[in-house]
Amino acid sequence: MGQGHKLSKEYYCNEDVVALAADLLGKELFTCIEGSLCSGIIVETEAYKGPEDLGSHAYGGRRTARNETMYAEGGVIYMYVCYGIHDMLNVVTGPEASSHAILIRAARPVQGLEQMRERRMLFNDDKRLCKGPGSLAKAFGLNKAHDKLPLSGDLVWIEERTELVKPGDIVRAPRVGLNIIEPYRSVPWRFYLRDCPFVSARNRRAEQG
DNA sequence: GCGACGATCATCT
DNA sequence: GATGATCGTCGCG
Repeated sequence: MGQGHKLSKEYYCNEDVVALAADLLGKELFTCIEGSLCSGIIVETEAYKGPEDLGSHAYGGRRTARNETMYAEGGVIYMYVCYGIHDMLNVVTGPEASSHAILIRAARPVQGLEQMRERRMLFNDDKRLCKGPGSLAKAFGLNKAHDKLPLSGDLVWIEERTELVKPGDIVRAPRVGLNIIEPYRSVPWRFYLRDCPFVSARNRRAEQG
């Protein structure tokens, strides 16, 4: 299994979802689904900041059957279906009812490459296995049925790593694919590792160091 | 490498 | 009935 240890409950309960989104870079995501262990280093995330964020499903305190999990205490995953086709993996953060979440957009595969290739039906380009949120969830075997699973369990979790990500390695940029008005269209709440070939490049807009 | 486009359906109005 | 936190494919050059 992993050599590190799982991130703690307290880690996920941090109220600063934007800082957490940056901090998740370099951590190792694991799933053990249908008996096969897969893992990868998180290289791209986006923060969705509670009721104030026009880009969030929880904007304005909106609470429906779909997004109910966003209101849970930090440390569970929020899964939903996008465009009727793709499942998205989010990490719920903050205290109960704060409705913060972090979309995990890309990872560098580490363990379970064969299983990932099989799930993605992609056998000749490992850089693309977990590139983009829909691809990542599929490679890790996650779908809407896994909504609300705790990150303290044995099906999906995230581990600390000893290697540090230096602040200079992190790029801040506007989030991808949001058809919303300013200022939340351009607020730089997407984070990814500079020059990393596993990061999704689609819809890239103006970037900051 | 990049832009355009269509697929496809849970969810909400 | 309209929408969308996307992706793979195609054409281009």
